[in-house]
Amino acid sequence: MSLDDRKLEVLRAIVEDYVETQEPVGSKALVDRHKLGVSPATVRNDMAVLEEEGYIRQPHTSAGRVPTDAGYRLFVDRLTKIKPLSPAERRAIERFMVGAVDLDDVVHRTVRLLAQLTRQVAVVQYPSLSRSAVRHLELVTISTTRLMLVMITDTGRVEQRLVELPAPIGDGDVWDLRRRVNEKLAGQRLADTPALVQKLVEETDPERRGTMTCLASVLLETLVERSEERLALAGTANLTRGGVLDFQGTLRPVLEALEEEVILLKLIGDLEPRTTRVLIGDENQIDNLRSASVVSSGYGPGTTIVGGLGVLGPTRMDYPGTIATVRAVARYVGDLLAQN
Amino acid sequence: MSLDDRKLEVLRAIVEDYVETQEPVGSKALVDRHKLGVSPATVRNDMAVLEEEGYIRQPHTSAGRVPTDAGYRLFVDRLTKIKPLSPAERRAIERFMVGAVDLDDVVHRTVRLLAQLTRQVAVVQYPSLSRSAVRHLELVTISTTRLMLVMITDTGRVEQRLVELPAPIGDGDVWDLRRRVNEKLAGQRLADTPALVQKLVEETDPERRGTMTCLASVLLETLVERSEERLALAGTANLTRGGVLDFQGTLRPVLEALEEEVILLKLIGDLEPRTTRVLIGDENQIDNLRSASVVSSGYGPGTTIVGGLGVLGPTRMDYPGTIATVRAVARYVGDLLAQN
DNA sequence: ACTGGCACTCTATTAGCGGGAGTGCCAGCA
DNA sequence: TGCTGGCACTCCCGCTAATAGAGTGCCAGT
Repeated sequence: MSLDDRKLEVLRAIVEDYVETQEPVGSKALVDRHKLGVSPATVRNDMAVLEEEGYIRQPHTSAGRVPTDAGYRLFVDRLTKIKPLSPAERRAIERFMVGAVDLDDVVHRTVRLLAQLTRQVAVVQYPSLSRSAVRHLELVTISTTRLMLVMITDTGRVEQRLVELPAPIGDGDVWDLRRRVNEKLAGQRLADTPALVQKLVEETDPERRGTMTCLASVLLETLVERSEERLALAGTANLTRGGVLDFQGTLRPVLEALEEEVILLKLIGDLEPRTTRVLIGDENQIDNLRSASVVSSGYGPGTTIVGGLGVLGPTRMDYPGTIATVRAVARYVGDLLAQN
Repeated sequence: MSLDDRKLEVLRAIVEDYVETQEPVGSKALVDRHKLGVSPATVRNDMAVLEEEGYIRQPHTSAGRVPTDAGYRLFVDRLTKIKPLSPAERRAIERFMVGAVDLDDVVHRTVRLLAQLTRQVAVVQYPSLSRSAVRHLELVTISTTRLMLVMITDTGRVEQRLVELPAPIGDGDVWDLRRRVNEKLAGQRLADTPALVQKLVEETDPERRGTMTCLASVLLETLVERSEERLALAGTANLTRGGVLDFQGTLRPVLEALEEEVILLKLIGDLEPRTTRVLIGDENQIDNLRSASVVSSGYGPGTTIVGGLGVLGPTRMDYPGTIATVRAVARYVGDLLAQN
């Protein structure tokens, strides 16, 4: 048996009510609150079917119904009406973000903004190095055998690394190094640099080869291997809303997962441009986050993506609202980046 | 009536047992577990006195005793035997920290290490800008009217800011600016720089005054006003150990407090060199952290302090162990910094 | 000054008992 | 065929009462 329109309507009503009240919803309450135009008994029949199909379930016999992950999925995929942001929210974004002075500032403001608007845990990934281009490389002399390598990318990220040299180096050599490195690498996407760095070493005259090799290895590490993705997190206190009812009794596993950068990156990574992804319950493949959902979106200037951001909350969350907010914030940040 | 030795011994026993079991401790259990050499009845009398004096209390009539904040305070001040780190812990520190590549790395490793060793929430402050000295200032041309200012300090911090110029600038001018700024500021403590920056502007010839003024204001902001203290946090999941029994039922206020940088800075700031500070219960003056204690210590090369670090946990915590760990880690990080 | 004994207090646990919400099913009706 | 009202049934939740147990305070005795 397929699901006719009314059954879908019933599912939507169940999701909406449950999200709001946090309590299993019964047939009587449903017809009272929504104008379904049918009697509770009819709704009960529909519910039986929805349960059969796996979209809702009863916590125990003779309790109301609760949506399953599959139910939320269906709700998100087919029943969500796009909910435009309220003017108040638009203004909040504006007010919150205006005056950001640098990348760190932008990221921090964004993550707090997201947490505040959605009242959930927010995660923002710094613009990914691998998707950025080198704007400038700077070498600063620390001592005769130590340089500091500073890389500035077009997305505003600044990475620094210490380089230990095999032999002392003079100022002139540093000049030369700096010039050559910049000539070769400035403007290049980081993904394209390894080959160029290799060439750089080969083109170096033998007497300076040692120094260059050293620098090159640090460069590679900084540019590619390390490719360390940075993250900002905010709003963990929001996990405690709704008692400890969500997250089956303990926040522990969730908090643990939130401490693992690798996990967070997985949650908000690999996004399609211009879309907002929703991972419901164990769709995220992470045991600790069985009862959590993640709404995430890529951001970047134009239609490119340089990083991801998103929020995490209980599966029982306000999907339409959250999706709208995440999307709006992602777009805003992208535009902000485009201005630089 | 003053407290004789045995009463202090009883207090110590109560604290130790309570910390371990998380349950109010009674007179019978005390004499069983500790060789006090007296009967439960005697211990009861001592307890009555200790309660009178405010060092312990009963959750309810006819329950065992629990230490009060004052009790913990006395315990920490007079009863704590210095507990040396186990070789395993020493090795853990070594193993954890070796191979750190830059400041970010050091800070992140440190905070995770602390969280892991103490099994509590750890906080590490980045070396404070105001206590650092300028090593080098770099100006990178972004466009003809935009420079990026990069400051590198002797503690390894790298700060960057965008400078919007009032008029286009040529490469030669950038060279000149860079040279003059470095001549004036390199090697100076950040605290001493504002006057120097002022002088720098005054010494500039009129036609370049506008540009320099612009740069100077950003400099001041970066060097002093912003003086943004950065923090790293780890181990929030440890808050859930011991159920939600600590922290009177909800983690909410604690998690909220942990999100406020200002609060965290207050907790681990203003430290004396070479000491470890313990704030018990509401000694920390923060409502949300009534039932939390903070053990913190300053770190830096030698006996100087460039930043603070510490851990936060329930008032019912293992003070001797925590103090020893925090102190050891602080010293280790200080030594690490001294090497650069 | 310490000890054993004893009565007392209070909590935590368990069991028992409606009240109530919600269901599934069925027979009747459009 | 699909919807409805009625009805018996199930199970949770909250309440009360009863009990066991831990721990205390006090007192008289050594």
